[in-house]
Amino acid sequence: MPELPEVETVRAGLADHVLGRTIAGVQVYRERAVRGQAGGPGAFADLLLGARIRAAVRRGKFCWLILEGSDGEPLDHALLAHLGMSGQLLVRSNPGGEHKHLRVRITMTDGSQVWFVDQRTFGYLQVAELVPTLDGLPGGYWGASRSTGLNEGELPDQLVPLSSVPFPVAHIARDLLDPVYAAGTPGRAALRRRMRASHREIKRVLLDQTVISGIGNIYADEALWRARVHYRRDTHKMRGAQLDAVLDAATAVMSQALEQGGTSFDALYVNVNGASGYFDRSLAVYGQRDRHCPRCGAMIVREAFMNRSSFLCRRCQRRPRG
DNA sequence: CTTCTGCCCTGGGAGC
DNA sequence: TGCTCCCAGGGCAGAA
Repeated sequence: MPELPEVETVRAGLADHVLGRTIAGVQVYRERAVRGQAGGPGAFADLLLGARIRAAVRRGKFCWLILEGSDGEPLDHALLAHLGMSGQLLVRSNPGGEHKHLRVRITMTDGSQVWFVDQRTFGYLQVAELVPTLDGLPGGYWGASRSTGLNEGELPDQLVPLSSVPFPVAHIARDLLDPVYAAGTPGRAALRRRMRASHREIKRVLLDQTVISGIGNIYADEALWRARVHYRRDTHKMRGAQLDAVLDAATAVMSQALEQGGTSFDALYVNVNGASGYFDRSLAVYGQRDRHCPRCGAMIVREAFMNRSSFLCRRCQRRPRG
């Protein structure tokens, strides 16, 4: 279940393995895996053929590859990926090869391949037009890359598309690992104000990708448990320090997951090279129904909320009245 | 207008 | 063995 740490792991893997490669072939095995594409899979392939991969960028759970033409000029579209629930991007250096759930195969001129593998096809690829962001801030996180020697925060002038994002990402907020939201910054204060601006339940707000991106069901539950906050707390009634505690907890749990290569439950999620992450062993509440709370020993319970599961410790996380 | 519910996509596992 | 039911999570249409 790829959330921010898993997608960042994929982005970093792509940055290390495919930058500078030129796309020579595109095979779409499942039409549904290319979504929102005017002209369908045919147009998808046409837009990619001959393009060179310039950078791997991420905002929240969206990841995209900046492309340039054979003349070295940046293209005004990018290859966008959303992994959904079970999507993987696998880099394969040997030609051929098969996978039961291989949906799209992209072959480079040197023979290396990027596979989009997705059992449930909730994820998708799309060649999307680059547009300015709604928040007016530069595109996304492009991070460090061993391949290019680019360091985090260095924005090469020629990568103009980094100041824009693919169209489907335009309404997505920056994510919690973004420096603009670091504790103690004006950006963090603005985020708190935004979260408190309406009467909404805290978990609903954490999952709202237009407020803060990158958090999914797993890390929302883990962050709320760490901060001892019930998922139904009304953000408008929460003190700033409590909101900060939740945001700090979410930052911490996702940072730890990122260090370990992302959460994984089974073969559904593996990183860009096919190696599973193992953060699931560190989960305190998510998926831990009927196990003991690591902090107080009470039983972890599962409750239905927003048509999905919420795992919590009812002793540590007291339900609000009313 | 804001907020929230219901439903969709797919495949696999549990239970009968 | 084969059938049905349920579940996963993000996004969106349409309701409240």
